[in-house]
Amino acid sequence: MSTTTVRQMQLNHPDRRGPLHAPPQSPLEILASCAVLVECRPGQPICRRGDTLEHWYRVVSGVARKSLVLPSGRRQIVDLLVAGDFFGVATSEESYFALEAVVEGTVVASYPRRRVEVLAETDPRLAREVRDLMFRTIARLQGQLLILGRTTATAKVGAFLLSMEERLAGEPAGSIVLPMSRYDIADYLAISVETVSRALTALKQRSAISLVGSRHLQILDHVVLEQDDRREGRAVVDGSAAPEHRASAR
Amino acid sequence: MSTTTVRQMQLNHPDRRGPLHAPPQSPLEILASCAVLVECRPGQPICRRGDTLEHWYRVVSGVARKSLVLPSGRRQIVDLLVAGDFFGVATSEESYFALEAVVEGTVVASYPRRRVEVLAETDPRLAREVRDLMFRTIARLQGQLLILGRTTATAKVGAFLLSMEERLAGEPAGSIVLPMSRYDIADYLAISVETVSRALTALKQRSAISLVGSRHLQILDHVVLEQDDRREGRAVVDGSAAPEHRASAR
DNA sequence: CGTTCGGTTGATTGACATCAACAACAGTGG
DNA sequence: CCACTGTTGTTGATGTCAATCAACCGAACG
Repeated sequence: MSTTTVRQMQLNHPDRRGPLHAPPQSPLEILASCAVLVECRPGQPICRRGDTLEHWYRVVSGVARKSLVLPSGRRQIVDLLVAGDFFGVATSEESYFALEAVVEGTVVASYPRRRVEVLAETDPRLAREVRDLMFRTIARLQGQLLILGRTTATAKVGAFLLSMEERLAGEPAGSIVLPMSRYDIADYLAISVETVSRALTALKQRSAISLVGSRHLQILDHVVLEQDDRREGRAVVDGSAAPEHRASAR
Repeated sequence: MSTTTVRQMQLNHPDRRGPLHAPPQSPLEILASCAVLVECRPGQPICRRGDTLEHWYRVVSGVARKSLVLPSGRRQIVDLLVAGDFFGVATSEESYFALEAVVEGTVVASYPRRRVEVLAETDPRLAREVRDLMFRTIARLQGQLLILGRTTATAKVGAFLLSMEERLAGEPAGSIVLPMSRYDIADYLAISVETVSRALTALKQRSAISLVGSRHLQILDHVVLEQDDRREGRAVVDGSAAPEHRASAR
């Protein structure tokens, strides 16, 4: 089943490189020479196991997921990657992750890890670009930690929608077309599919969102979406010196 | 409130001044010249807000926590850092994190971000070391995501104990001395303190651990600790071709 | 000796997972 | 054309688990 198309070619697309201040040469274009582009259909693996140790990846277009099936049979999605996102595993003996495309026509560029490091040694701009990609990855994972840390399922879904609005950067503000299924959202937020559905209808009834299609929705109230609990009272009005070491205030 | 001691000093011997000779030294020692060591008492902030943008940090000894107080009043610990761990925020407008010491005598080294990047441009080994630190940070955050993704609270605590056993690397195998309070664990796992306590007693009654002191425990059964659910049957025995796109099997 | 903090346990309420059923839709083949 | 099948998404009923409020204990401390 050769549903994955491998095109070894330059990264330089017939893109627009005019209107917006086109960088004289993106540091990533330096890597174009050793990039291998892979295009996948939904659900298709992007790379074979073990390849993650020797390659670094960058999503060019589409959406990909980095998931893991636990011994219990549950699938846990650790990372959702949109265009521009970076992923790779360095030290890992780690549990093996599955890397799969989520939407049709997802294109991922893979770079041999050794060659990137060699090139980074000669070009500081590339080295800096790599650091930047990794920093954004760290920020993304931290954001996901904050979402998973929310108490109620509705709060998780709300925060997830806000992060998707930000990351997908859809043209019309407040309008999102979710590229993934409810199952993907469920495994990404570590809740059940049914709960995802219920949370969405709950948010709809609170006029926080409106559902155009099952995957096309509009954000009406950002404040409601980002609150952790529905009765989220005032912030810390108490100005008295807290015990400083106390914590876990709820 | 001068409970934090700032010692601006060299990390290595004063005579070691040359940047490039003496290859057999750790790449991190190159940074010693611009390192500032800070020693903090438990609960004390390691850096002022805004400093995180301009500095990179590395825990030299002790334990630190990177936390955030949500509008709801809940505290969420995003990262727990032990000796050798790296942290820093690059792009962030992000919500402000509080960086505090957890145990007595926690020492943190801070490096000016700009200077590190300049040095990394001239020394590939340092650049590689920085990349390595960031990769380990990514792996750590991913591991935490997997822990937060567990279903039951007992599974979270069990997985947390295993990760702590690995990271603390205590001499006697299976013996852990937790450096943080139940409150810290609760905010790290996004569950309540009472539930943490109950999970520990539950694990004790299942003979998965034994409590020597309230913070000193011994791991008896790794298998029980790493399972997601207590009745975690067999793995996927069904070898038939799964619908390939289906997910969220529970 | 009272106070505070860390830790544990109990009772109750609320939230989510689970099982189940159903609707909408696409593809497939008679 | 219409059953047949599989996928996706939604809603309902029920049991289970965890948050919450509360009380209690021991240790450290002034």
